[in-house]
Amino acid sequence: MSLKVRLNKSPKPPQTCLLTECMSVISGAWAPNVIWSLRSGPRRFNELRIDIPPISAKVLSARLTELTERGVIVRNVLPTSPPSVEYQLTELGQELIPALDAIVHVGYKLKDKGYIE
Amino acid sequence: MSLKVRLNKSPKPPQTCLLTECMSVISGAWAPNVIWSLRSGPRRFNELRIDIPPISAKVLSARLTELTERGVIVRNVLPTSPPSVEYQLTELGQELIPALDAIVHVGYKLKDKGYIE
DNA sequence: CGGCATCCCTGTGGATACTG
DNA sequence: CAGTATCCACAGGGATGCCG
Repeated sequence: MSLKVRLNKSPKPPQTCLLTECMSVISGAWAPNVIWSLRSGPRRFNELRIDIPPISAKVLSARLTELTERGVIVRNVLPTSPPSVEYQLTELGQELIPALDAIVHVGYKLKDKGYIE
Repeated sequence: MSLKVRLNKSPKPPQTCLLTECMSVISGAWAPNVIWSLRSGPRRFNELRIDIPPISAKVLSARLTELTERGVIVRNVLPTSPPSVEYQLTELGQELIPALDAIVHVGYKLKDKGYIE
């Protein structure tokens, strides 16, 4: 009997270059939208859920945690009676805005020429 | 007996906003790397495989097809004896470079501060 | 309100082999 | 050389439910 160990996953992660690493920050599902929503100021958890229509709480939570760990946003617990939490971009996070802007800029052109949507 | 149709997938795609749409262009695995590799000129299929270390032929092929359909790169078959194919960025594709640049720029800062890698 | 835990399904990508 | 075909593993997300 052959053991036939199928080792599909590459042992080493796919070449952790800077581009790939940083892309991972903004390419989790909805991550760009979260950043985008925060561009104009702090937002609360449920505000974000409404801003970004069909995002599930789980994923929003995951992204917020992740982005927080990456130093892109900060979590701010407000001492109100129904406890509320604010998120906002850090200085570092704000630097992502131009990047997203550039992407959206290209997005317009892609749309114009009918390549997307 | 309940049929219990588990309809996990959202009927409508996740809010096709421009940002999301355009992100999808560059967020397939390796897509940014492909674009990055092409930034300094046309490359051949196998050159790209070497440039982008552990990319599988399948995925490279998939990304190239996809990017071609999206109008970001063009395919160029050269009439050499061992047939070779060149890929290069379109004008539109070149506009993605600044976006990636911006991302890499932030990447450096993230790295500096130890948030990634 | 904010946000885990669970459960399950799909898409995406890797390995390998094969074709023109 | 430049791919395509098949097969499969797995991470990432959606739904739902529960908790402080």
